[in-house]
Amino acid sequence: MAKLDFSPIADTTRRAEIVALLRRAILTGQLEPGQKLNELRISEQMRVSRAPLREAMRELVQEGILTSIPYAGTFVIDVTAKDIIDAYSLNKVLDEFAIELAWPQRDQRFFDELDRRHEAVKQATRALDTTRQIETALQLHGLIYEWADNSVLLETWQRLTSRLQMYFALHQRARNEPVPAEDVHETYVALLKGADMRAAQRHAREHIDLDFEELLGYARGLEKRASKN
Amino acid sequence: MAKLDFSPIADTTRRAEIVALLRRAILTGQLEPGQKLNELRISEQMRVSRAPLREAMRELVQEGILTSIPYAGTFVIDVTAKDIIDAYSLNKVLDEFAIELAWPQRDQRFFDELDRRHEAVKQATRALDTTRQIETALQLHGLIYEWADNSVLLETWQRLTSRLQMYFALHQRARNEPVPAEDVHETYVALLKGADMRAAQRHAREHIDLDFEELLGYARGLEKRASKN
DNA sequence: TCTTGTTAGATTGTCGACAATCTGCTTGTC
DNA sequence: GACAAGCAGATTGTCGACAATCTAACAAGA
Repeated sequence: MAKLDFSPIADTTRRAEIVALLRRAILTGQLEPGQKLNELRISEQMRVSRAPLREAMRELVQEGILTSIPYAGTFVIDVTAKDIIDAYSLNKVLDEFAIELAWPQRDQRFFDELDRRHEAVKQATRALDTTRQIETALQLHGLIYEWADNSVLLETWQRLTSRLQMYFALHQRARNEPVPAEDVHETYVALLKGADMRAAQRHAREHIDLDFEELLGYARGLEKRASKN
Repeated sequence: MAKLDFSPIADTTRRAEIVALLRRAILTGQLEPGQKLNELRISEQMRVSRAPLREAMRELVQEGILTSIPYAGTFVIDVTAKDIIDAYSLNKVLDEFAIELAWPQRDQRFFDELDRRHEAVKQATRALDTTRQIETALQLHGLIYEWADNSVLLETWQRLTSRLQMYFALHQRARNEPVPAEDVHETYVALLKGADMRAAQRHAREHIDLDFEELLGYARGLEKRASKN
């Protein structure tokens, strides 16, 4: 018996593809917060019937990036400053926990993967591909969750990540400057390779606070705009 | 203008009702882990078409209590010992965080609600209604999350709660003894009313460990049964 | 006997049409 | 002009039927 292990083949339902398409559109900000999703229009554009589209939308509602009001419609979630604050403060707590769990699990594969993902971030940064930069940075960040070996924690983080990615994308869209070219993850990666777990946890916390400051500025702008309506 | 605030009227879509029915069936253990949900059979029993049923099932898949394999079917999630351990260890972390956030928010309404929910648990216990006892105990537990004023945290806990409720129900079903009549929440409630936040956090952690021991016994049984297949 | 190909039945995925509900406009009344 | 009633169009919710896929039983061949 050959020891080759195959990866599961791709889901080939329309529903799964629609979910992927919609999620991407939302997380990259192509669909704006609060925007209504017209079922007929979207199903025609995608050349599918409304049934799989609606099922896909139900999934994204549960995923927390769409919201649905019976007989009124399904909308991209609104983003408030408080949402961003809430997501970030929870993220801090989860990060600390994930590092604690992942710490004794670190092995060569972990370090290799860490470098690989770090490299992906740097490459996206050099290419000035902001969307990909956000994606890869979150994937780098997610490594500790994958190594924590706690399925519920991983699932929770993936849900949270969706929102964070959306927030960052909106933030990037709002300010039309290029992204910072410097590498903010160098220290983080080094600490995860080191021997001082507490230091890694502390840095994760502070590192988050850094990006957080930027996002908060954007969030405050949102609040102002909202209050005018 | 009268200051009366109305609660939202009930969702009147079949989909919402189906979700509630199915969730209840799963969380009370009427639908067993691993069991397949036959769409045609269920839709006929409920006298609805498959469309709203399928949408409801997609929601529950995202909610984490169903799992779906394309063209094969949708199944109640399997429960392994590790799942229970994972859920509990995350719950500990979230509890600590929730208490920290809720602590300064405690007001008279909080204390009243605390007593009310505590009373509901005691009543269910006296009535030997195990299902309701689990429900009310989790609702009592959820109060700190509602007062923490962090929407993402609350949402996360509600997802986690679904599973915990399912685990407890399975546990109760497995052992055919009546539930303990003593009140294990007395100290918890008292500490939440007190002034020592750290003590409350510590107790939440230990209190969880208590129930956890019981559940683990059940989980180990599951593992043994699974290994025989 | 084991493997492979075939087929029938059951089940899931998708479609197009109809029913229920909402929204905004128009009309009529005061 | 203000306001309520009612109508028309658009959109969401639901249905029944068909297509795609899987499963299991059976047959054929090595």
